[in-house]
Amino acid sequence: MTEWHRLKKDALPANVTADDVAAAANVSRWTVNRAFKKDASISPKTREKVMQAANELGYLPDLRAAALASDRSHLVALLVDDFANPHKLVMLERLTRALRSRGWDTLLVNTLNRDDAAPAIANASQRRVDATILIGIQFDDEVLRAAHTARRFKKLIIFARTSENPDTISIAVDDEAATSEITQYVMERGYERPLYLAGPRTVSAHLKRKETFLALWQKHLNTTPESVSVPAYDANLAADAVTITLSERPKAELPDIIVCENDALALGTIDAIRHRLGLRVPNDIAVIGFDDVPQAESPNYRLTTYRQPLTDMANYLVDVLENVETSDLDRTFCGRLVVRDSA
Amino acid sequence: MTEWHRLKKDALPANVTADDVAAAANVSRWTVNRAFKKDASISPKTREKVMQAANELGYLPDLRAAALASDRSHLVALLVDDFANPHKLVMLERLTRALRSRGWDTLLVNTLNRDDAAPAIANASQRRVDATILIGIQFDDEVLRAAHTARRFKKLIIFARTSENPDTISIAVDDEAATSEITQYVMERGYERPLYLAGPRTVSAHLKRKETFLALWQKHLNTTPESVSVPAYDANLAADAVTITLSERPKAELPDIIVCENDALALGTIDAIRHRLGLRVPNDIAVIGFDDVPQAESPNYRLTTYRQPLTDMANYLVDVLENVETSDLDRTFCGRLVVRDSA
DNA sequence: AGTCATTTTGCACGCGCGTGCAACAAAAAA
DNA sequence: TTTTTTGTTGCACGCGCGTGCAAAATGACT
Repeated sequence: MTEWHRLKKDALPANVTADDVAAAANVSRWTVNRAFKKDASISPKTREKVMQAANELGYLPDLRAAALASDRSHLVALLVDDFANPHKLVMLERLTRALRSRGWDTLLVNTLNRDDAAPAIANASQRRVDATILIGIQFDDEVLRAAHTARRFKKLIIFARTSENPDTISIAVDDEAATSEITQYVMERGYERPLYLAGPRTVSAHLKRKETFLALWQKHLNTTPESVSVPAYDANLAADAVTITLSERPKAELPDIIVCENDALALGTIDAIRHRLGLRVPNDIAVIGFDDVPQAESPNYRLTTYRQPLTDMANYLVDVLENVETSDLDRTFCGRLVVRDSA
Repeated sequence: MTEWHRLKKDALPANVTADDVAAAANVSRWTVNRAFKKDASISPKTREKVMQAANELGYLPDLRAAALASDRSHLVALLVDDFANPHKLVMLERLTRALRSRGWDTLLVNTLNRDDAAPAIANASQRRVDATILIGIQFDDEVLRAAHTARRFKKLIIFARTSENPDTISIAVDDEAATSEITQYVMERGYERPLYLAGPRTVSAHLKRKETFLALWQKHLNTTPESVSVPAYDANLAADAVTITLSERPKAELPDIIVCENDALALGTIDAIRHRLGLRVPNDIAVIGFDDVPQAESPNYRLTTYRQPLTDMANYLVDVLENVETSDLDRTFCGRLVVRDSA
């Protein structure tokens, strides 16, 4: 505590600029900024001298001024419109870590209220972000349009979701390949009456999981499985939907597996099966998810699910940011099925 | 899709400045910026004229330049070092919403790796954030010191956690009052052998929950309850700790209630009681939490817990940001006990 | 029409750094 | 030593807006 006050009192003036450092180190201001710039043309001796003076004065370059002068902010806006899915927390962690480790900062923009989306995007563009990232949200055309028409718009990246929109860069797992792997697993394990539990359908960038699953099942077994949609990726809503759909149903007509569009739905489904329908997982009804959230490996879920390579995807995202090109940057990744006990 | 391309093609030049608008509206550049500034001295007619020209040109003020010139960025850094607790997602949502609704933007800084903390804080200070907010994290003295010595440091706010540090503003629930309410409830319901499950102990800003609970119990019943600490607020770690602590114990010596420092621990505890110890909640062992995360009301937890008034706290935080004062801004809030079925 | 109080508008200067080129110094080749 | 090559440093100008004050315009009141 005493140390605190010492530090506070000793604190150097807050407004140290490159000029001050330049004076102290006997060089020009430009040399000072060079010292802080990687790969700049400066001799090691001078850099050393400058850095020492900078340390003594407590100088660090002002990123606002740098952004203004260079027109590159090294800042991205991350739009999130869904805070109910714990997987978002994992994504935030991975993305912020990958970005920060390579010099990028993240503006977190809450677009949970659809009305907030357009103003929030406009605001981000006023900060002159170098890119706008939409993470796996249920954004619609309106949001995309707002993002696109915003001033100084540079890159619009859709993360963990595919979009066929040509003005957009999407970085996601290959839904068709993933769903195909899941479907094959379900068939091999001998499940016969699947129920597909999907999230909300969006226009601009929906997941191709449900369609792929239904199509594959139709193709191989010539029947179309039942499917149910939930208006949000929320475990409680999923539990409600499962309960309503199945509670009055005779045991013989129950599905033997519920394939969920993601883990949030899958976890709610397991809860409903156990606590509202009074059945067992996987014995009575199996469940399979998508994402591999941390809870999936909890001993009382042991959820079989598909894991996305989030770290790779996040790193690729930074590659995209640092790339000057604008086209053909879309890319899909492959994850893997993590088999546990729920299916 | 066609509309997209139209928009893209019609897009106005990205570098519209106030000068362009000024020329179009036949006023000076300063008048243009006045039109965008609330409470500025400008006549309604002129403002109208300017705004119309601005709309046509698609002009919005550049916040980088504004921040540089005014030395106020309306930007805060939000430091998070714990992405395992779903409650963080709720906090992020509440904070970003409150901030944005009043014109503030949020820089999300991941300090999960302790080594990243100091550089990340330095970086935020290079962006000249108006405040640094630590949200309920296990930050230690080192992080506080880094935040404090950073250049251009303005306000350091500790959210949802109390700190006795004088250079810090803390906005949190009153842990003592809350724990007192919880303790009273536990006693009234006739529980006799509580086990307190705590998270990691930190030096700078720890929760006063455990100490208060133990002290109150000691005071009223003259016995000190057993307590266990977990190295992180992680449901799986809590489940492990509970299992290790209780699995070999004769039934008569088991606690009749486990009081948890927060919901992340409580949820893990319930899982462990049910699935690893094979006991029932609350019949064999009751559980009580803290935070009221969304999952707490899920039908298969029905967790009795203490809800923090996050929205009020977030709004107060913005009040603090907009306040010029620096001292005596600390404040504690009162939440309420949400009684469900787990205790 | 003239005076004065009150808005409303214009402007010089500064915020701190990047860009690109010119000037300079140092090391390499002649 | 002189010339060339390479490496290093300095600088004019601009990025877009805020601050504070002075000039101009407006309106109220004789």
